[in-house]
This record gives sequence, structure tokens and C-alpha cells, in this order.
Amino acid sequence: MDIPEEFANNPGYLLGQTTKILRKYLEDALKPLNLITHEYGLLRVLAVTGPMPQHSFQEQFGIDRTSVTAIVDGLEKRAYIYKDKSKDDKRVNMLYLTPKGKAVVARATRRVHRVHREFLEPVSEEEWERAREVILKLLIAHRNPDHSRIRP
Amino acid sequence: MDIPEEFANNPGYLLGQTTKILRKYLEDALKPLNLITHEYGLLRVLAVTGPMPQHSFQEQFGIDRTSVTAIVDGLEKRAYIYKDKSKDDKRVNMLYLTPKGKAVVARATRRVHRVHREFLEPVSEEEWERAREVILKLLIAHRNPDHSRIRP
DNA sequence: TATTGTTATACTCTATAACTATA
DNA sequence: TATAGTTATAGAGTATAACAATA
Repeated sequence: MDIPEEFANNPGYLLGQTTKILRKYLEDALKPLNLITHEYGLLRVLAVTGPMPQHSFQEQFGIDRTSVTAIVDGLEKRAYIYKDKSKDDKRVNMLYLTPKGKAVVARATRRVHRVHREFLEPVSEEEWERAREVILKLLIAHRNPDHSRIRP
Repeated sequence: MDIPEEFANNPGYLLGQTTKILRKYLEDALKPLNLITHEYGLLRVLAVTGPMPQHSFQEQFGIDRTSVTAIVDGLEKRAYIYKDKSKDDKRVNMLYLTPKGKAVVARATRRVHRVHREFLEPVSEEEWERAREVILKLLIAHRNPDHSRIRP
């Protein structure tokens, strides 16, 4: 399908539609493992970074704490993670990956990497690297309200 | 907030989070006009391109026809557009902008352009232009399944 | 038979409000 | 007073299924 010039120059449309397509690919790739993207993201962070406080994910994913509770609850029911109150601050749930969680995130990561490779196949590595840097710069600037030109 | 390397190299995360921030800016900018982004997009296309068949928007926005019906219905209730059966194919609703719709889309477009300018402020015009070309290439490649490496 | 559009319905993701416990 | 987490509830956006009209 053709993309009218109006949309080809519209950052909201370009980012929105491209992201929608990639999200669909990722959802389809994770569906056989019965994982949604936020569940994968949380497991992956625990696998790479180690145990994390539950509240850290509400910033990382840009969702609120009730949504994080639901995600954590679902992963705990499948025994992919377990919760333990922090010794330092007993309000905080520390989240730990179980061996079962470690196994599923390894399988999921292979699928996610395959999707990313195939998604980026139409552009060169250099092209994506340049685009990635620009997108990362935008994300960092706007995630920290002090650097943003747009007031809440 | 810092972005862990795992996420800074993850296209799904980068595009997803950046798009989420921009979408929020756009929603906030359009809220005073009581428009959501798809409503704005539809009005803007009619303003730039002229009357369009209703079904064309389901491809442009990547949503299904029942969602388009709901959007069209809301815009018609506010008398921003009206529908008329196509002479060539009486199944098709042709959508027309009213003077009232033309006025609101003009106001909305100024707000949207301001958001885009402010969103892109952290990067140079050259940087965004390069990123834009890469994103557009990805969108075009994946929108047409024949060019995609990922099978449905 | 296939496509356009409508209606009724349900699902998914997310947020708001009220609460407990801890700081 | 402020923060972390939970629960109950509601909303926004989207999709599925069944249908009518038209091709």
C-alpha cells in the first residue's frame, strides 16, 4: 500500500504504524510460549540484570503499579518468578527468576531476536544504527521531563 | 531514568516506548478539541486528499472496519464529516469534510505540528531525516507482505 | 461468492480509587 | 505524609460474529 506524503512526513503516523507492525510480530512470536511482551520484558530484565524491585518496572515500561501487579501475579502463578520482601525496605517486593522462568525466557529471547533480525532485514546495519541512535536520543530526552520541551 | 543496554539495543522496546511518549503528547494536544488521534488522522486525510471511501482508512490505520465505523460515526455526530454512497459502487461510503470539520482540522493540525516540532527538538533536522527514511523503509517493506520476511 | 458497512458483544490493556503496610 | 503493593472497578480501543446490501 502506498503511503501518502502527508503520512510519510508525520512522525506520529510513521512511529505509530511501524511500532504496531513490530508489536504484532512480537506478540505472535511469544504467543506459543503464552507470554505477552511486558511479561517477556520483565523476565528478560531479571535474567540479564538479576533480582529487581517490582516498582522499577512501572518506570521501565511506562505503566502504572496496578498493571505491574497484574503482570507479576501472572508470572508468579506460572512459577516463572517469586516475590520476597526486601530486607532494607519491607514495603518493596524483590522479584526473582526461578529456573523455570530462566528456561522460558531463554526460549523467548531466541524468538524475539529472530523477529528483530527479520524486522530489520529491509535496512542495512548502518541504517538501523543511525536510526537507533536518533530514537534513543528522543527517548532519553523525553523520558526525563527536565530535558523535555513539552510541559505536562 | 537510565536505559539499560538490553533495552537500548532492543528495537521493540525503543520504538514502543518512544511511540508511547509521542502518542501521549498528541492525545493531550488534541484533547481540548475533543479529538482522538485516529479522528484527527481521518479528518486530515480528507482535508489534504479530498473525499475518500470509508474502507480506505482500515488499511491506512491498520484497524478493522468495525473500528472505522465507530470513528466515522463519532465524527458524523459532530457534523465534521458526512457520508454519501458512491455512485460507482453503492456498497461504499464516500466521506466528505464539512466546513465545520475543515475548521477543526485546521486548529488540530497547528497543535499536531507544534507537538511534532517539540518532540523532535532534541535531534537535528538531519538526524531526524535519516531516521525518518529508515522508519519509512521499514514501514513500506512490512506493510506489503510480499516484501516482508515474516510470514503471517 | 466476495466486499462494504453496521450492530451487538467481548476481550485486552490500562488507569482510578480506596485500602493496608511500611517508611 | 509519602511510597509500595493489592483489590475492585471502569474506561478506551480493538476485534469477532452475524447480518444486510451490493458487486
